[in-house]
Amino acid sequence: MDLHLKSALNDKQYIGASTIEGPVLIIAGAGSGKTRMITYRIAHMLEQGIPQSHILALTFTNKAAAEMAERVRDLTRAKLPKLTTSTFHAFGVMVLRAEISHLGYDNNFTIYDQADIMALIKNVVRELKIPLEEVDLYELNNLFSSIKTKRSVWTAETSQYREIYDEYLLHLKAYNAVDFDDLIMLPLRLFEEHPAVLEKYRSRFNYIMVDEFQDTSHAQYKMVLLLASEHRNICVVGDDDQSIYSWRGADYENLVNFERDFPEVTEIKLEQNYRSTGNILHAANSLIANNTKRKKKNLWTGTEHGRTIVLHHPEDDEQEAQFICSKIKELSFSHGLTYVDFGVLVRTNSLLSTLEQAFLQEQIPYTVSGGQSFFSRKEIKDVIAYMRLLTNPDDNMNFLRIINTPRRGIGRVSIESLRSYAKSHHLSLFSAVSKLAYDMNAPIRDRLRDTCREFTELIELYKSRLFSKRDMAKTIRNLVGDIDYRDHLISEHPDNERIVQWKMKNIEIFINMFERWEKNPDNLDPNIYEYLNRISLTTKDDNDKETGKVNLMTIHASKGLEFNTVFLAGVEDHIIPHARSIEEDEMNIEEERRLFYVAITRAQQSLYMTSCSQRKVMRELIDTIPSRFIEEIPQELITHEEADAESTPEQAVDFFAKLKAKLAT
DNA sequence: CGCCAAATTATTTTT
DNA sequence: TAATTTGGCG
Repeated sequence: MDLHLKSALNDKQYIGASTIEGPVLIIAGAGSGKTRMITYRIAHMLEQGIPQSHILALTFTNKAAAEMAERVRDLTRAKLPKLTTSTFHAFGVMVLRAEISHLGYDNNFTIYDQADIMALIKNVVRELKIPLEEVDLYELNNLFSSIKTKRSVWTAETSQYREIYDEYLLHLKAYNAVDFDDLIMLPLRLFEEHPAVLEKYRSRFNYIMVDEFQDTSHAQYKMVLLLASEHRNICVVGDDDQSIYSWRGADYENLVNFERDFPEVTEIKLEQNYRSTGNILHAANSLIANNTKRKKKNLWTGTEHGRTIVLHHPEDDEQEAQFICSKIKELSFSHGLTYVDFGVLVRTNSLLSTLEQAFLQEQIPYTVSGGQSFFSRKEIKDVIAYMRLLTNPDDNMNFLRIINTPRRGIGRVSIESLRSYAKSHHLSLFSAVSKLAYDMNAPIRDRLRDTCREFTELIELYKSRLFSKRDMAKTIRNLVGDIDYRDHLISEHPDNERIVQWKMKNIEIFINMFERWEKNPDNLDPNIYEYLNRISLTTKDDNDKETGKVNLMTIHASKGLEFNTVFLAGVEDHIIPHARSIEEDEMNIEEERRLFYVAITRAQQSLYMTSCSQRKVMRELIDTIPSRFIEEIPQELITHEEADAESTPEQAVDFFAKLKAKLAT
């Protein structure tokens, strides 16, 4: 390995990459080659003989973590199986898998996602006999999260929900389940209460790096602090202008905290932008200058002004999608771009569906990142629920999900009697069912007992198969066949053959994914617990290589990425800045602005923005007005492009002429 | 006691 | 629009 650090990096990046001992704080503006610097830094460490297993690099998204690892591997041409690059949450899972028994959980714990949590809270509310319409489950979820992570404390207003919260915690523990916040808070507790555990991870990870540091929460920062305070080899990289996760506890003040906790810090500012044209950067700088609470930065570029930013005003969201599709087709011919060069960004997931439909219709290949996860489709969740119950019999939530899916004739009343039986015997629901199946004195009907026996036998059979046989995927495939899941789907969708086909196909895709993972020779320990944990933290099939496709995503999901050409759709007031965000707190306007800033700075060469005059929201058409942020961009940088020229016959002819020419070469 | 069909309600961002 | 909940029927 021969890195040539000095010629590969600029002076500032060089300092960042080569200062591997002691604390380093890097303020890295958008597009300043931050990822490049981090990659070189890790490669450099390896070159200096630091073992890969001693390095810990933390980020916020799986995508960023995977990309970092890949780039280091490319640079070093080594496999690096022991290099830990992961998200905070995945790191938490790793710690918990090894140490959670210190806290009285079993290490086959289940991770509940937000949907699971909502369902659990709903159950608890019902159990406490509180009418459902008296509580807002979504708000309870938020409240509980901020209580757990110590972002807020009980107040006169919220303390009425304390009973629900306590009950919620008891349920989680009893089900041997953890929520996303636990993935940070429990490791933190382990580190604080079990010095031997802390020592173990401290001495293993001698070199720690945190990317997107402005998005760390206090708890996450505390975790890093505990790990690094002794060896002090800690490098954090961030940009306060790109802090877009304050709603889940991110606090860019951690940049200041870091300076306080590591006074001997080496500070570096990366201000040269290598990504965008002068115009795009100028627009971004002007916009973000409107924020009051920020570190002054002077982001500059040596490149040309480039094209102006195009602003288009379609009638409605369908025309907007149409405009984007035809622009993509047009540009891929006239500018020699391919589909991967395009990113289409939106503020909210709901804006994605109209776009998706248009892309399908226009036959433009695309992938959606973020948004509704593949794993949260109903049919997939059902299969996962079976897998979870097989691995963790205490998991009542997943038990409830599948006990009557497919229909086994266990309805509300039967479940109630199972519940009371379980409660009086201090058993989980599944254990209660297995006991009831053979308990002739239990006060239940014969039919219910028969069903219990059948269900117990089914689960026990597959449990033994799953843990004795090599081929876990095949076992799951057989299970899906055994329970006649297809018939279940048919009865759920009586006159919709297509949807049944589609859902069965999804299950097959899921099981194939599992199989590929299980049989991957690079996978050192293919065990089902790892797989289930893994998919709780990801939204996407990571085998799905996004080659040759247009990227559609939310602005949040786009952080850390870049595209030759960016389309920013729905640049309307109430969407960005989002109405609910402003409603919540006037001050949120600054975070919305940062979001807009992140979106703009994803673009390398061209930026298109669209702002509709009307938009379909749910059922009805709503009149909309352009985003106030457009006025914060110097108007000379913007060209207003009028109505859809691509649909004129002349243009069509021209388009096909170009297509022909292209095909001829 | 379970099941079906009509009624209802939900949409900010994510690990 | 689609999934989930509720009320009445078999």
